[in-house]
Amino acid sequence: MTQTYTIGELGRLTDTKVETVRYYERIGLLPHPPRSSGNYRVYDRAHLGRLGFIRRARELGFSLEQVRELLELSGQDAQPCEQVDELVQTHVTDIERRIHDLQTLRQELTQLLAQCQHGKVAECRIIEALQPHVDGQTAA
Amino acid sequence: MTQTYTIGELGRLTDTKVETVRYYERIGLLPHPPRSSGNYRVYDRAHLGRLGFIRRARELGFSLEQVRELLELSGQDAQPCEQVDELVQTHVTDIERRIHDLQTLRQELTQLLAQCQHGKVAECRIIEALQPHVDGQTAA
DNA sequence: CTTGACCCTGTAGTGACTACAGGGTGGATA
DNA sequence: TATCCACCCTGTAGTCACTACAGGGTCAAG
Repeated sequence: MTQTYTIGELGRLTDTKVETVRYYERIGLLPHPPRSSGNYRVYDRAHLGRLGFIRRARELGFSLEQVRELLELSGQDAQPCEQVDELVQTHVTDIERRIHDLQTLRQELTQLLAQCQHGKVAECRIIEALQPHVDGQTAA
Repeated sequence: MTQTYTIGELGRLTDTKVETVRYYERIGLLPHPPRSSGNYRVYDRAHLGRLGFIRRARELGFSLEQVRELLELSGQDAQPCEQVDELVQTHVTDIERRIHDLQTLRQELTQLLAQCQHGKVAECRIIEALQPHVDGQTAA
């Protein structure tokens, strides 16, 4: 009655490429499953759950190292979830920094675009803005 | 009178690691410079300018492939700067998509954090949210 | 008994660097 | 002149999270 899955089925159920499932096993995120007589990997519902967890965490932008920690923490039912909180908070802060950086970038580029007169490359403000301001001096 | 630089000087002037300068040469972004009697790379102001251009474009988030195109375009003084515009516009669109994705992510995570009751891991909403909804059915 | 979909291992590629290991060069100092 | 040290050289491998083969084996259907 305990349902089993091939690697392909597991992949389909979790939207994961077969190669990726094997990769997770190689790096120790998924346990080595038992093998069939034909040397096929045989997964059960626990594997399916664990892989689902990994994939969901990845969708939320956690690194595999963070996923590893989350998996570790998720097993410690009796512990306070402080560390979980902290990990997620760190991740949010990181995301906010990235958003901010991208917004700065976007503004710089938008300004460049606005300055473009749609003339020849020679007088293009964009190209110009990329040229470093190398002055004429022959410094020692 | 034509000033020259060692790779280290070039690196300092453009805030680039020496290894990175050599890397750019290896992938053909920077030309092979002449060598000194002791086999040291000897750079001139043109190299400095080109590397400065590359670094500035990288700061603006362009990929090395895009930088390659920009360098190519920047040499065609007589051409209209339409292609430059287009490349930058594509990049802005890409950045906007990334900002949007990150904002979505941020909201999801913030909601998770807000739901956390700061209790035990067993009843943690965050861990729970990561658990896939595997139902009890034994589907064929 | 053959086809075709699936599975296996192992290796190498992606982007943009970064980090060695193991050596050579060049200028200043003792 | 010897030695020191900062710098330079080449070549290779590591990072992250996969992805893409090559070259084979397995299994169920027709």
